[in-house]
Amino acid sequence: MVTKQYSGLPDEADLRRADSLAREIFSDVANKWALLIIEALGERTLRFSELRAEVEGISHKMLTQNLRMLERNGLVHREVHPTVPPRVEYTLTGPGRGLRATVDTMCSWTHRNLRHIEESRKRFATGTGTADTP
Amino acid sequence: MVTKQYSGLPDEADLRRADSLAREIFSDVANKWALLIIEALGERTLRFSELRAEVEGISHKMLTQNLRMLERNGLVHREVHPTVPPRVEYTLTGPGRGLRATVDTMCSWTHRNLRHIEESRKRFATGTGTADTP
DNA sequence: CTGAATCCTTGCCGATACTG
DNA sequence: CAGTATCGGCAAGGATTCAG
Repeated sequence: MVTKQYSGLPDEADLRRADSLAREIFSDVANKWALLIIEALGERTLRFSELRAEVEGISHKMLTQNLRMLERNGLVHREVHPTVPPRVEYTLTGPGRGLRATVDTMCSWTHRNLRHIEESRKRFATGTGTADTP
Repeated sequence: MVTKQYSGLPDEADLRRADSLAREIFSDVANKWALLIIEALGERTLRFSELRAEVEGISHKMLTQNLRMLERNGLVHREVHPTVPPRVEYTLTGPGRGLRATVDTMCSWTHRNLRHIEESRKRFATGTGTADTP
C-alpha cells in the first residue's frame, strides 16, 4: 500500500475514478437483457436452460454474455455441478437481489402506466396538440 | 366503441397485447441513454443544450432520438418557445417522475455497491475460486 | 438554438458449428 | 447441457451538414 499516506480524505482523482466506475456499472446494468435476466431469476435458482426459457426471446449467446457480465460484477452466483451432462445453476447474490428490488418497482411502474403511455402514443402519432402536462 | 360489447373481462388476446406492450415499453426505457436523461432532468426544466451538457458524453443525435421516444411515451413534456433563436424546454411528466424515482434508487444502489463490484471484478479477472456467495 | 437527414463506422446480436 | 468461437447482417450510434 503506497497510496494516500498523507491524506485520509478522497482526493479529486478518487472521485473521478469512482464516478467513471459508477457510470461503467450503470452502463453494464442499464440494458434490456441484463435487467430481464435479473428479474427472471428473482429469488430462485435456475439452470442455464431454464433461464433461457424464462427470458422470452433471448438468444443463447446473449444469455451467456450477460451472465458472464453479471457474474463479473458479482450480481449473480454461478455454481457448476461437475456431473455429466453438466449442470450449472445461477442465483442472485446479495447485491444482485438489491438491484432486483429496483427492477421490480420498474416493472410495476410499467404496468401501472400502460394506459397512459398507450394514449400518449396515440396522441403523438396523430400529431395532435394535446400534449402531456408536466 | 365497438369492442367487447359482450364481455367486461379482459380476454387472453388483451392480456397478450398488454404483455407485449409492457415488454416494448420496458425495452424503450431500459436503456442507458433514456435512464441517464431522466435522471439528469430530475425535478428541473432544462433546455436541449443544457440537457446535452448535463448528460456526460451523449451525442446530439442520441439526445434528440431519446427525447422523441420519451415524449412519445408521455414521460417528458416538450415546450417550444417560438422565439428566435428557438428555445425548447423539457420537463418530466407525472409518470416520468414516477420512473425517475426508481432510477434514483438504481443510482444509489450503484454507489452503495461500488466496492463490492470492484472487488468482484478483481477476483473474476484473476480467475480465483473465491466466488461470490449467494 | 433545435432538429432532421445523410453518410459511415462500429458493435450488437443471431445462427451455426465445435468442445468438454 | 453448457460454453466458446466464428461469421455475417443489420441496426445503433457518431460526425457532419443543412434547414427553420
